[in-house]
Amino acid sequence: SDQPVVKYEDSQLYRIRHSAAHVMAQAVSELFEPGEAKIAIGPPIDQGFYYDFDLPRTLTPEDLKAIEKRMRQIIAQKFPFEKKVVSAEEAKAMFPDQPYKIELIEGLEAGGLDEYGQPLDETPEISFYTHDSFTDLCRGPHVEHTGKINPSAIKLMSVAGAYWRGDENNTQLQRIYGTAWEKPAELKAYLRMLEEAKKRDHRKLGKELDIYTFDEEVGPGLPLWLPNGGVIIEELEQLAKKIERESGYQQVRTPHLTKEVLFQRSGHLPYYAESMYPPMDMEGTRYYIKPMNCPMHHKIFSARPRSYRDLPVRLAEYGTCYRYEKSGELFGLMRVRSMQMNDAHIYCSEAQFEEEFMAVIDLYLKYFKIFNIEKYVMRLSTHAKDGLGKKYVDNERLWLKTEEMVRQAMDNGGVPYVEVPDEAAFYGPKIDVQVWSAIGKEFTLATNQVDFSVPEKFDLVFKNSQGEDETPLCIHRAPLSTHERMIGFLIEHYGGAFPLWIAPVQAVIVPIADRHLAYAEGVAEKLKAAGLRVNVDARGDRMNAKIRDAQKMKIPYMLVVGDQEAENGTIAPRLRSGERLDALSVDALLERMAAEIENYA
RNA sequence: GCCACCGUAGCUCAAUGGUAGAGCAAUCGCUUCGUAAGCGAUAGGUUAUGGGUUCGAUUCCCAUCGGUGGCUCCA
Repeated sequence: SDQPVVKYEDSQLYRIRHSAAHVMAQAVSELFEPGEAKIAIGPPIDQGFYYDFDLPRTLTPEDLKAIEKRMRQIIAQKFPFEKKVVSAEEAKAMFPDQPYKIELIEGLEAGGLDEYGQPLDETPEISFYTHDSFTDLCRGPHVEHTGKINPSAIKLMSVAGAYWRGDENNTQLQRIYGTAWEKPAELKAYLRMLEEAKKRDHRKLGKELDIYTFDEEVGPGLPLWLPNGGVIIEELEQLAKKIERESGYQQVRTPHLTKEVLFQRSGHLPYYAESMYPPMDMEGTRYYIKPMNCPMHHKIFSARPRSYRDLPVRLAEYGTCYRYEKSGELFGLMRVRSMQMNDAHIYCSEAQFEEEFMAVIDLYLKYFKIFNIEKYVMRLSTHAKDGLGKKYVDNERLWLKTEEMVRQAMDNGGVPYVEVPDEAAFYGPKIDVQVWSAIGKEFTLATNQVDFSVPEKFDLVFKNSQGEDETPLCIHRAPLSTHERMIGFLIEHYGGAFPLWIAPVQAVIVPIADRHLAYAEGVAEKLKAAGLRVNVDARGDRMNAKIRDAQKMKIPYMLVVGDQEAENGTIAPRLRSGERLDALSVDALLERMAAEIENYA
């Protein structure tokens, strides 16, 4: 643990992966006539590397096998990696058949754009790395020779489409993903980890645990919540509403439909129309299904005159929204088209901003403690100057001001965050909570957004203490995300083993033989009367089978009742950990379960 | 939306250019059992949908729908 921390970019693993990418590019190029394969970029990434190609035909899985085989041959020959620094002119002359390389060189020449088209601090030197017959424009670093790549610790994973420079208006290239490690055992461990992650995937567990389903005739991205999912939703809403009540929120309800004019006023239409279901025409008026609740809440704020004495006004709603996410963007419960948001809008004065904003951050932390969520990053998402007037409201002064307000609030509160430009909402900066799905995709779970723009468009005002009209700031917040994403996340977070308070079925009673059924039903009635979610497994199967099924459904308590229990008025609990407790009276069990629920354990 | 791959019973999977089979689940019997699968029987499929090639298609081709891995985009 006292080992010096080597930055990934400086590590041997990074060099290995970077070198493997070059070796792969050589192997791919050799599949085609000279100059036919256009090579783009091929960097190391978190778990491996990729390389992007523009090829005369699409690559097949068989190609991948052949490429991998050829890579091992190249590795075996221990070709040294040799670096050469050249001028831009020389560099361009080296790549007559490689338009992507020419574009990269011109970027470097013109004042420093890196391979992703992002500006560099200084004009970099232009260098090549050559091994065997393959030369690539490259900053390095590499291993000394190809033999330093362990041929048993590399694997090509998949072919995917990827746009040149990440822009969907550009050519789509073929990207080959590979993974590379120092030792074969590390590759094996990585592949095993991927398998384990798949078992935790909410799409698999959600089906196994009967939480939700999709139906082709309902439509993609439109989940149907099964009874078990219904329970989880109900528990989440009760928690949210209780905490919001304690935190000074008022619950409101708003329609799912609204006239077009509302979204014209809010300014959402130009920014958001692509993600909205198309309008419907009724008696000459266009209506939209709402993709967000904010404009409705603004209308509730302005439904009566407001005084500074009323502020902050906190309006909360589990609002149902529909967004037309493009088909390829859907992902289980994490990215859907129908969703219920743990939404609220806080209207406050500038003086109240910091306290209100940080109260939301405190809410995040409170929920994270309840759910025992530790792996997340808070991200301050700010604007980008070149997006002003396009992606972002065109008022740089207010962007800079509100971003600084958020920084100040977070710093004063001592809450760590990372700052990432060009991730803001169109109306202001925000603190997003970033989490990762089982298979490693990053998602925004919770969000806390400043809005310095839309209240004005809605003519929202309150009378300040001088009797003048003043426009409030608006904070948009969703600490519990949407039901869909939150539950998708929680399924994976708990691996399906939900804590007792939110577990869809909290206990299954396992009668050993039919003669214990009546006693089992009696116990169940008592537990149900105490508000617990309990089933009796009355099937004619042996208890072993009942235990197995309950175990697979990750039910917290399996309550075995046989002759002894029926005689003594007890139950014999087994936990899903496999632990067996001493026989308890029903009252003692109730006490134990109540305490566990109380503690959100 | 784009690129690639995939689609067989509720679930997990098998098989084949000559109209499909297993295990689990379900149903019905038998069994009444002490902590992860008792035994048997029955039922369940226009092989996602629609075209095409063929004497014949579930298998080959095309389109559509849906899913998966990425890209783009996002709570």
